[in-house]
Amino acid sequence: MMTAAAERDPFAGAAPWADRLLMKLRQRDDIDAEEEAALRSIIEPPQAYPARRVIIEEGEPLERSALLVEGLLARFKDMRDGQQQISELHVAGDFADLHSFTLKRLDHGILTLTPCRIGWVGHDALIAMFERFPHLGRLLWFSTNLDAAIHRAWTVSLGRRDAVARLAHLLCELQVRLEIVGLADPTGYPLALTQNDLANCLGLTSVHVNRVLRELRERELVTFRGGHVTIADRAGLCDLAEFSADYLFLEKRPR
Amino acid sequence: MMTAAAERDPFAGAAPWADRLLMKLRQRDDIDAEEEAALRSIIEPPQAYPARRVIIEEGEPLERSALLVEGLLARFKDMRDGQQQISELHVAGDFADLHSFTLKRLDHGILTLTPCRIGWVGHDALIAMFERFPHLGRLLWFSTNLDAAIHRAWTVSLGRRDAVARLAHLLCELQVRLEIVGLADPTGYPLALTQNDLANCLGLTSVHVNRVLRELRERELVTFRGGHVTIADRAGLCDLAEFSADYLFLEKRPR
DNA sequence: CGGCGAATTGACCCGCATCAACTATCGTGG
DNA sequence: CCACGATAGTTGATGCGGGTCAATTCGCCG
Repeated sequence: MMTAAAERDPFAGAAPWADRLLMKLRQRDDIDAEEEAALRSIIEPPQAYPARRVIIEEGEPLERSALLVEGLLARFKDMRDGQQQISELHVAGDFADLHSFTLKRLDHGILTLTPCRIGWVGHDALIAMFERFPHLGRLLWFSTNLDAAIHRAWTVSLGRRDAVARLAHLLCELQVRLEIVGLADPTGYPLALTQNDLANCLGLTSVHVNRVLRELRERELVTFRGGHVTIADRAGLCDLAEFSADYLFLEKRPR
Repeated sequence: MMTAAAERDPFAGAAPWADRLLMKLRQRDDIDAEEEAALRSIIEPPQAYPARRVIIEEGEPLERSALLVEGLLARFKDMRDGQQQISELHVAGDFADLHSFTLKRLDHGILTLTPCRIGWVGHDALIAMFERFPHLGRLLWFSTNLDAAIHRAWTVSLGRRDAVARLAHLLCELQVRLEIVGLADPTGYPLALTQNDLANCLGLTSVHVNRVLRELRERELVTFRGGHVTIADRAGLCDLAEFSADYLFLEKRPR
């Protein structure tokens, strides 16, 4: 198998583990062949991590960033009383902690929610790349600004949407973000989260998430079961959630 | 008056309207004289805006960013039913929409909460500056990542803190952010917001904000009255809010 | 078949919203 | 100088969305 061989030796081929990242970036701007090669070359071959493992502790000094190649990651914060809040979910093709490039440590932890594969990138390699390709620097800056836009969307959900709309909004967001990297089709997508994970994203309890999921199912909008989201009525779901994909900046523009 | 003259002619002096921005950045990294001059030179003399004016509409194409020189700004989103959610507050020295440099439009509006003075910076001038001073590029990237960290802190508040702790946390955050730019002392700070503005930050109603303010006053932690926050028991307030300034990245480091 | 985490459901409770009335403050014009 | 209107703040009564607690049930794996 070509891909397996390539994964063992980054110089043998095209570092296919960066495919989804490139798919995502090219949705927003053009990347020429030279830039692509530079970007692929600095991402180390992916390492595997089991589910439910903290891979970066809050505050730990960092000299590399994590490109999620496969699986689901969460940025999280644990509270004194044992509650947890997730501030963002990451899907394949996302840098989970690119912001550590400028921050040097994180204000939150990073946790695998499913088994994951992660390709690390050294901050020194990033600096060198940005020097040669400032445009890639701006594109990765864009990526962290996109994360911030997602944070803002979550803030709005948590502040002003009720539980049903909040959950609907999250499922809409994941639908779009997974479509971009080829992991969702219009009917739905795999999502190996527990109801408790969803609760930790939405500022709810798992008990209430369960009831809200039932309501969404009974209203024939979406079904989440057995690790799979099945969208029955996308328009209805978006409307209920007051969802617009504008905040995901899907248009292609020079950045 | 030297300052008044300098404000009329940016080439006459040191563009003092960038002072608080530099104060804030120098808290996190060194900036040499040449970099300082470059940064000051690209910020236009501030323009005045009245309170409660939308200065940037959601979605509008942008070719410049707003440095807040004086006053309070909010990033906001209006909901269908008339509710509003504020996703970040900005104080003097903050860039309110530096992220528009890479995003090209905003996913939210920007609104003055008090009379404001704003110094605009063209995106073309930023590009030119980054080319000569990549370090300043990283520092401003850092600034947008800091905004994202603030977003995450708000997400945690909205998701997992009750109204009392949530309001306490916001007042702690503002205390620190205003101290950095010389607008707060350990006993408190001016804050010309209405209770309704606070409610729109906290995902509450103004009625409940009123009750929570009373509780904080009666517990002798903090008083907010007549546009001024008076902190009676900072340690107690931080403890109640589970507040730690770590997410504001106050340490000085090469970035 | 047994064990264990996740999902499900019901009963009850509480924090915050809602609705409504009233007060305080302040700028404006007669 | 006061009457006023508008906006912000304050307080009480009541209701509801989502939390809490607890008991099953389901699904998967050994």
